Amino acid sequence: MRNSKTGSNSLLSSRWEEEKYEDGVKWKFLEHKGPYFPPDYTPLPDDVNFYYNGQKVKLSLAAEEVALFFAQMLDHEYTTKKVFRENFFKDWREEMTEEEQQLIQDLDKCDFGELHSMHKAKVEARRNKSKEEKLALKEANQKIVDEFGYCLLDHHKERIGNFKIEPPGLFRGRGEHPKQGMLKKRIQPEDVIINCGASIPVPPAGHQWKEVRHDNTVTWLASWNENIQGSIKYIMLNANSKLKGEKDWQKYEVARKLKTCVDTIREQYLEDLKAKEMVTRQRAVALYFIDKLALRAGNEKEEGETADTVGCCSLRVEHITLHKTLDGNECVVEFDFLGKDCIRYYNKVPVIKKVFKSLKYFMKNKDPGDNLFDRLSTTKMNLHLSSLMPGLTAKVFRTYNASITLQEQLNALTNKSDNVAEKILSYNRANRAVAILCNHQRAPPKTFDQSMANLQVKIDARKEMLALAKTELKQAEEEAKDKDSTDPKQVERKKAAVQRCEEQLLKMEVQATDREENKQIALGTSKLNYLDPRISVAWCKNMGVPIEKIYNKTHRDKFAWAIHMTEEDFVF
DNA sequence: CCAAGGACTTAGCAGTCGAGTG
DNA sequence: CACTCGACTGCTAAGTCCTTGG
Repeated sequence: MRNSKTGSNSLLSSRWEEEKYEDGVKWKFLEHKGPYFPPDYTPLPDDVNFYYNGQKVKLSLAAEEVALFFAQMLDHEYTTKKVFRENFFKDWREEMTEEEQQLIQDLDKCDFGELHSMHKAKVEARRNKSKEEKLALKEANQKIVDEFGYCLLDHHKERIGNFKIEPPGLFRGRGEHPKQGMLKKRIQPEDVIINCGASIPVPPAGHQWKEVRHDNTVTWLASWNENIQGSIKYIMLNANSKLKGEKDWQKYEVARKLKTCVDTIREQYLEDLKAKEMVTRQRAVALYFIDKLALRAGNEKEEGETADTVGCCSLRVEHITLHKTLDGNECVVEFDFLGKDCIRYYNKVPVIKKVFKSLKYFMKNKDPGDNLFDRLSTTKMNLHLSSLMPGLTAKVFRTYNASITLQEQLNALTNKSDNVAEKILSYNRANRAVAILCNHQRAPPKTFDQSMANLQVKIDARKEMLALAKTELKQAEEEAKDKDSTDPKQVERKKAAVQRCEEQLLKMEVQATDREENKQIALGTSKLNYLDPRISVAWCKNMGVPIEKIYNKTHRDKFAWAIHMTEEDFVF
């Protein structure tokens, strides 16, 4: 079933260089096993009971399953939140029989203790499994991956990214999500749309697919409707697939194209700051932020459906504070808002006068809750951007600025004469600069303070050792002066000891700094999504750093296209 | 023009793994 | 050998941006 176009062209050296299909067509042949469904619910054993108002109650299967979802989360802070509890209770009651609904009216009177204990015991038991049992479990999992985890797309066997249907449970949104605690329902084959070529996957016994389609203009293999937001979930290919790789490459090529016209675009929006028309002026300021601060576009969101987060175009007056002067700078804008995933963006940025004045003007006579850019939308912004350069959208600026920053930082920080460890440290520093620009944060690791303290103890111990080594060296030197009968190599040995100690101390101190600087910064997201991998590959080649030091297996698979094609003279 | 739907990328977290260390 | 701690993987939520339809 090979496509005659690509299949016949045996001169092409690799899969990355195969010819493209006509407009919009993503594949000609697609075969897969359908998604993997989570196991059915196992009812509680007889000795594990739910109690309502102190009384033992045998719940119906459906109600029991949902009760267990809640019981499993009892250690989590979620279950103490009012919104979470209310949403859960409402959805739980809908799973109850009429009789149960009649009886169970107050969540506070529910006792999930035995369910909770059972769950904890199960987790514990899993942890304590013997090596053999763990191996058997692993093998069983591998079998599932082997069977469901791959598909055949055109002439390649490809890994599927998420071949498992998401199991039911209680929805956990990020931040103050209005829907937290709602029941995420179990998905049946009857809910699933299959997308494939001629050969149709067999549904689980006794079931049918909701629909089977053969749409080769999309890349997904299966989809279903999710009941919390009413959106569609997809089963798609892994990032290491040809389809995803090509898309990724394309993304960076668009960003590189921006490099060739970014100066003109910047001139243009600086000019637009003077515009009489409100839309134009707001657009200019917003673009200034998108470019300078790598803010996201900021689509409008439906109120009450999601947590209250914003991006550039959806900023409200309350999210910025203007300071005529601050910390010795003029015209400072103080940003404070929640962005994607409720990650706080806090920054104090000196801006040019025209931007500052425009902001003041946009804010005049507005309430804190009003939109800062009331005439602007992401659609308008992107329409404008695409007129400046084909394929240009707001997020291209993030990709462009991230990649160019990495390249500049690598050039500034690394020397060919450094050793590999130093070079890697510099790479991480460059990576960190990007992560800071893109505001990629993480929760400080739970054990952070402890592990920092541990490291400090080690450093202190090493310092003492160093002091001791130095004293011993002096002693040896004295002795060497006094009597020429002593071991002549003693001084050399002591010197070496001091040096070794100093090196180890330095290494630890560097590690401490590195860890401290990285406390709240997540490097992974930019590495995976924003940094043109060809920059890193070329840098590795130039610096003689093995690519494995920068990219792990997953990275190398995903960026196979870049590793394959990049020469050391590549410039973003 | 807008709103809704659809497809795809980007995001942080939790749990597990495995290398390094005492 | 046990322990620790960072690395990695899987998961799925939350964005972006395009298309569709009125």
